[in-house]
Amino acid sequence: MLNYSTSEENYIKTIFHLQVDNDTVTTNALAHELLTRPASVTDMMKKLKTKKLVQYQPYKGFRLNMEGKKVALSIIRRHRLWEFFLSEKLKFDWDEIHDVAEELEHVSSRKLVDKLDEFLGYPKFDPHGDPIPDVHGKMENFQRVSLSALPFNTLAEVCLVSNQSSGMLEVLRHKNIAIGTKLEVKKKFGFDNSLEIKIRQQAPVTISEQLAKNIFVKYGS
Amino acid sequence: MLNYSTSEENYIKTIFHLQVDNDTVTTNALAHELLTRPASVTDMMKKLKTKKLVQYQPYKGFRLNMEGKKVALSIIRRHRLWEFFLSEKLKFDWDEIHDVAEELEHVSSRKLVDKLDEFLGYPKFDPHGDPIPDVHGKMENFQRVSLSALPFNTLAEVCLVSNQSSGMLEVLRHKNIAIGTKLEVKKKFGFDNSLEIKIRQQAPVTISEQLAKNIFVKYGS
DNA sequence: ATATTTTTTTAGATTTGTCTAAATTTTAAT
DNA sequence: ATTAAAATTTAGACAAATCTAAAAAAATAT
Repeated sequence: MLNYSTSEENYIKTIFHLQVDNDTVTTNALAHELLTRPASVTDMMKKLKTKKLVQYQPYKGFRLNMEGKKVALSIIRRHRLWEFFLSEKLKFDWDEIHDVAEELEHVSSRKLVDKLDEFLGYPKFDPHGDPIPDVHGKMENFQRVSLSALPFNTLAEVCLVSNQSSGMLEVLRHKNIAIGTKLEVKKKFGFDNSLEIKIRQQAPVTISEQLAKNIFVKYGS
Repeated sequence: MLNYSTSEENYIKTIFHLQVDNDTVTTNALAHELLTRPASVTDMMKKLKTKKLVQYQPYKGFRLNMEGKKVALSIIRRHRLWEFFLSEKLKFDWDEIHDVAEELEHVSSRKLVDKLDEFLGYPKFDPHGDPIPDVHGKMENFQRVSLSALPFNTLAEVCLVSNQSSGMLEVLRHKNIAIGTKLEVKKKFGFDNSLEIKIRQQAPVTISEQLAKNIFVKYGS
């Protein structure tokens, strides 16, 4: 895999994110996302086309080809590994990690990234719950977040409980929640951040913020 | 402190290194060091002068002013902290860390650097034995390396013994070496990498490679 | 002290990535 | 099916960082 400039990498990564389900990406959408001008996007698309990373016909939009996706995944891998590092090792707050990772992701040493991955213990999800691509670009195709970060009315499945104390297990049993339980969050009570959740064919139950933070669920395509 | 481009930072850092003892740095010397052309150096010096980081009179060479030195120290701080991280945490070999650190040093988030410093335990020397500037730009003014990395005929003082086993202490006592002992390395026997060392007013003694690697000395202005 | 060599600077060009304004193509509306 | 609006591309310009070749200044040698 060749090396690409920071600017090229930002375009590639952003096309990847916009191109969910292989939709064609438009010039305006990309310009808007990158806080730049449509004319600049056109210029860059010509370049990425000659570098054989995108399919592009003037006026017809563009999409990453196989090689482009491979490059995108390696950038996303770097970004999410650095996010994990910043959060887990350097104790950054969630809302501070993105911008720093945005810079670190462009340091392209392959060996650095793979050794960082090893050092971190080959994490599968970053602190936002997004899956981290492995060395080969493979990753889980769902999000994993704590129940307190799950969007409303989104069906999700319990996959992890981070606090294994007997008190925790007791309340889980009482609420009828176990690994594999499918549920969705219906409502949040701002007063104490407790959540009303709905398990299929059961009456809604309320869960404390503390409990919600320790239950991890997976969702998404 | 403002932000500077990668290129500007490389110039600033290199001037700092060339400018030992406040010597004036010449255009050719800097061009040679940065693998660039004298004309490019002149261009950049004009820029750094308008940014008030260097003193510069055409044809008269240049040197960093106070602000320039402050910036240089912060770049060197980042570089050496990353070198320490790469070596200590990611287990890179000594000869692989420089180039990667050269890239990482340009990620300029102040918070990142300070949290990294904390995570690493506020190390005072990088893996090459060079001192790491602290948050305020202060650092030790000597090198600290293992005896096996000490240049020949350089007076140095033992300041640390990394292996505290009784066997180690026994051989040290036998060779008359303790914290504070002043010595220099005279010769290296390539066959087994043993070293001949000279302690003042004593006959030379020979030290095994293994022992030398565990004795750390400080030297330099 | 003058000539020669070396160093440094200037002038003008190049590359990358960006921009604005105008032209072109596509899409939507009547 | 035209026309109007929106999206996209082209043309030409600019800033940063670099380069080569030529000019100017400083250092050195005779």
